Amino acid sequence: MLSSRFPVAVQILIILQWCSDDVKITSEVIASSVNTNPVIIRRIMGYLKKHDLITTASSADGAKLLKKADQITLLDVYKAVELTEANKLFALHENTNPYCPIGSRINDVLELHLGEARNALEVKLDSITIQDLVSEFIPFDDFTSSPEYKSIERFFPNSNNINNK
Amino acid sequence: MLSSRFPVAVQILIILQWCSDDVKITSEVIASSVNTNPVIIRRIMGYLKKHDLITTASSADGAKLLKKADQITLLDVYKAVELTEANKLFALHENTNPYCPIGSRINDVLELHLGEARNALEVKLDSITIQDLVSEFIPFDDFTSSPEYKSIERFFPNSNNINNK
DNA sequence: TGTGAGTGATACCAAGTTGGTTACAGAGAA
DNA sequence: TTCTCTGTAACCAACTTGGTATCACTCACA
Repeated sequence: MLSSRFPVAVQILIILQWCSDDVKITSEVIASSVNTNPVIIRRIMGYLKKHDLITTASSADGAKLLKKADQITLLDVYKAVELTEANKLFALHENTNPYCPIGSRINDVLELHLGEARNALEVKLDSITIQDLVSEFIPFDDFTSSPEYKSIERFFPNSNNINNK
Repeated sequence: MLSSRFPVAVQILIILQWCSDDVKITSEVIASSVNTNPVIIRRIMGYLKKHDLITTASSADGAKLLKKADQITLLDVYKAVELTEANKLFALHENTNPYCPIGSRINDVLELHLGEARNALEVKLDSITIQDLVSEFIPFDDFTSSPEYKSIERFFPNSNNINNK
């Protein structure tokens, strides 16, 4: 099973797009939504930043998307946070027997076919944008005009208070 | 990155199909081809056995396929050795903030779309059979009639001798 | 011109997974 | 009975992962 970095990275981008531009989104606010530590969020935002998907601000303004949400696909995000060399999906066994007719060629054969499978995954990921996902949530304006809404701190409360562990 | 259990399992099945029926294939022979420890092979063969893909013999005869090679797809193998609950591919972050409009629904939304991506992967894996892969190697009979061939031990030598670490 | 908020980076931790190894009881063919 | 091989258990070291604490630095703003 793959790590949760990718799903969390997607959630970060969704929040950045979902909130209106004048809301300051810090790592703490996002951590509250994910229910984890702000450092975890900053780590992942570091990867997103390195791949020119977002900007961050050291004191005010908070983080922003660097591209339009319908121009960021899940594949972009996947590649940004998948840390293995060349985003490998399947780990082949190294140093197979060079004297065995199967062992000596198995990795070439597997790389070809498992590469096709991985490509099918990536094509699908590339067809889904952050905007597609955002549109499946209640619009920010609808939410902030609802009776429950008081402030951004209200609906992104400190994660410590809701940790149901 | 996913573990190498799956690629190794595929190699095991390829060897079983590739060798002629009268060759006794033990975990040690396969370990030699993969260049690992026989116990690793037995562990993985245990999963393949549990999913009715192979049989093993405790003293003679060695292991055999339980289905025709063109009836075993890579998806069958993947599902047999992928040990996470329901063969999950992406690990979602648990206990997201139930009071946040994004956090409270993110996992439902991600499950839907990442499920589609995973499905694309699995459809591809399901289109490739063990027989497809076996046909990309030199036929067993051609190999055993070649000048280099002396015995099964000869071309599956003990892995210790060739470990180039 | 300070001050406070937030980032980025480091260091550390516990838990889980993985590939590898040794050991040994049991099955079963010869 | 003996020999081979399996299946399983018990370890182990290395690595990854999510989490936590700490701190220097940046920068808006009062």
